Parts: sequence; structure tokens; C-alpha cells
Amino acid sequence: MSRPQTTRKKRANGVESRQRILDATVEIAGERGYEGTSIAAVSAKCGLPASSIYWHFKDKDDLIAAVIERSFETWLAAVVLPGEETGTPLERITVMAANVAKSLIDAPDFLRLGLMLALERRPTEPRGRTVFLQVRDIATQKITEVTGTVFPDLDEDALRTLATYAVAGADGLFVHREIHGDAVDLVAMFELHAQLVWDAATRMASRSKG
Amino acid sequence: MSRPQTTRKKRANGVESRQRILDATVEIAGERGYEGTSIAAVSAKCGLPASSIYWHFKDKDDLIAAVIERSFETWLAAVVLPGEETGTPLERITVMAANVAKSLIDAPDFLRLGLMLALERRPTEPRGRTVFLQVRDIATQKITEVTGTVFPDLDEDALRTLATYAVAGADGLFVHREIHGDAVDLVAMFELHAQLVWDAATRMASRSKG
DNA sequence: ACCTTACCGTAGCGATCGCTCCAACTGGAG
DNA sequence: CTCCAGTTGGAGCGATCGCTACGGTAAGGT
Repeated sequence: MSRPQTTRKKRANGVESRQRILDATVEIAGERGYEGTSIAAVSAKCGLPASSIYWHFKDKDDLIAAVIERSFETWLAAVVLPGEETGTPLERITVMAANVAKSLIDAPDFLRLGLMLALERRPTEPRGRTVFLQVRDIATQKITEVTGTVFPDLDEDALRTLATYAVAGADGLFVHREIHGDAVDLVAMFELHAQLVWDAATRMASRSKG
Repeated sequence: MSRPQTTRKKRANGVESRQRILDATVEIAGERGYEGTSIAAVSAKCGLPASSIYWHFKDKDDLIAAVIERSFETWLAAVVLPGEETGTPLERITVMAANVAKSLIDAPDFLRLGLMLALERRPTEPRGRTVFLQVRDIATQKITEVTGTVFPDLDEDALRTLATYAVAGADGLFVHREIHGDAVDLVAMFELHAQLVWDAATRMASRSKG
């Protein structure tokens, strides 16, 4: 029964070290931004030498991109998409918005780091920024499609406007909470946001139908 | 008639140099963030040596704070607040939103740099961040008051929620334009935003009145 | 036993960082 | 003219930057 199952786990703590490095990086990058994230600081925080960081990651840009990717996966896992819906479409959308709000409270790193990178416009774009914008565009597209099934009378243009507005509002509310901290009831604000986007959609639909 | 009025103006190009330094800094800070804004880069862009920068500004933190302050004044000047209103309150609010959108297109530096600083959470907060958050809170308070005059039935809590939502939406839409560039019709999005906030306010008012 | 693979530790490279020192220069006041 | 305040120029400080070279160690495969 001596399985080689333990083979790669006991072998060396490479996997754990990688996580430690990413943990330290996400913390420092969240405090100081892209340029402010120095390898020395990451090294000090995770207890591993710089050479170990460069063994696990090609360079600083690769490290930041890896942080973005991992924090995206963490956030994705935190979003509980409601299954087998009951209730009106508005209720479902509101529940969905509340879930997104909760996930952003539990796993804020992805959006925080992403927005920090997105606002910068350096000549040579960091890979992390590219990853963030791609993921974001996919999410917006998804929202567009879902909205299209709920409001089949809306044309592509209106759907895109609504999705853009929905995402932008989420960003702004998230920023507000990042600034003002736990005092902000993000879930309530997201529910209000869902309600308003719903209103806009219904108004647009009734107008386009005539 | 040899007025001493010209005394300090002609004297030396200190004032112009200060502007040159600020111009260069706002450009670099917008590209690379707080840490990424190196004195050497600013020096190279404005053509003045580092010592001149340190003659005009105490240190790097002071320089960034000055940039925030000046870009705020520039933005304030770009916001054309409509005088002597005609039309319904909704029309007035919509025009105001459109004006804010235009001002953000013409003078985006304040909000862009401010948001970049706001998202960072370094142990010792940069002065520029403090300035930004103060100005922002004042603006939110102003919106709260104005909304209170238009909707006297709303309580303080509802007013604050509305103002917060209004500002957050503006932030999010601005970020969206920063990411996607001129293709985004910011004015149209702001007009939609004004409409939706208005809807929310009227609904809240009618509910609170009974 | 030996080689390979995976990973950590030390030392340090050249470049750049924020910032300072100090010698010019310049124009107005005396 | 001299003198001084305002402003620029250049040289360079110690610290830190991103990153690399290289040797050591420990476990797995054979």
C-alpha cells in the first residue's frame, strides 16, 4: 500500500512556496501598486529568497500576472451562481447581484488589483492588465447574453449599454467600499443597482416594442 | 510709474517651470502610478534638473499632492454648472450629468490619478490621496444636499445612499472610458445614469411618503 | 551507488531610486 | 558698481531596484 501518491507532495514544498510567494505579492501589490511591488519586499514577507521567486516565476511581470490569474480563480470560486431559479427574473437578478457583492467582499483582490492595473497606461502594458481586461470583457459579454434572453425585444446596442452600465456600477460601488471600508453595505448597494438596471431594461424594452 | 507689480513676475521663469514640472508629472503619474513616477523621468520630460524639482517641491509626496490639487482645480474649472435653470428637475439633473461627463473628458487627470491613489492602501498614506478623498467627500455631501432640496420627503439615509450611488456610478463609467477610450460615449452613459438615479429617488420618495 | 530534478541560500551585478550639495547664472534693489 | 534672492546645472551620495550566477541540499529514479 505504499502508494507513490505522496510522491510529489513530500518531495519538496515547491507548491506551498509558490502559494506563499503569491500570498505575499497580492498583499504588497494591493498596498503599493505595480511598481511599488518590489521583489525584496515580497521576499521579506514570504520568507523566501529572491532566487526562489525567480525560480517559480519568470520575472516580475510574470509574477504579477500570476497573482491576477490566481485571484481571479479565487473570486470565481467565491461567486455562487444561483442554480435552479425560482421567482421572478427581477428576484433572480437581485439575488445574483447580492452574490457578486458578497464574493467581492470575500475575495476583493482580483478587482482591486485589476482596477489598479487598468487605470495605469504604461507604454509597455503589463501582462496582468491584459489578463484582467480579457476576463472583464468576457464577463461583460456574458451579461449581455443573459440580459438578451430576459429581454428578447432589446437590440444588441441596448444590451451592450445595459451590460456596460451594470459592470461600471459594480466597479464604482466596489471602489467606494475599498475607500470607505466595512461601513459600506455593499450587498444593499448591489441590490439597489440591480433594481435600477432592471428598471432601465424594462423601460428600454417597452419603448423598443412600442 | 515703474510699478513693482512686475517685480516677481518677470523676475525668473519659476512659475512657468513649476507648471512644466507639474505637466510632466501628471503625464508620468497617469502612466505609471505613484511609485512609478520617478524624479528622473519627470526631470527628463520637463527638461529641468532634479534639483529644480526639489527647489519647487519639498519631496516626491509633495509633488504628487500638488499635481492632484492642480488637476482638481483644472477639473473644477471645466465643470460648467448650469445657471438659472429652466425645465423640469429631471432635465436639469440630466444636463448637469452631461456637463460633468464633458468635464471628465476634457480634464480626466484629477479623477484618474485620484482613483489610482485611492485604490492603493500603503501604510503611510500619500498626501495626494488624502486631498483626493477630502474633495470627494465634499462633493458627495454637496450632492446629498442638492438632492435633499429636490426630494424633501427623503430622509438623510436615503439621500446619502443616492449620492453614494451617483458618485460610484460616475466613477465606474469613468473607469470604463479610461479602459476603452474614445469609443465610449461618456455623455450618453452619464445621462442614462442621471435618469436611473432620478428613478430611484422618485421611487424612494413615493414610498417614504406612503 | 550514482545521476537527475527540484528547490533554497548567498552574494552581488549594473542600473536606478529619492534626494542633497554646491557652484554657477540672472535680473532687480541699493 | 555691489549685493542678494531666485533658479538652474551637474555631480554624486547611500539605498534599493530587478535580476542572475552558482553552489548546496534533499528526495526519486535506476
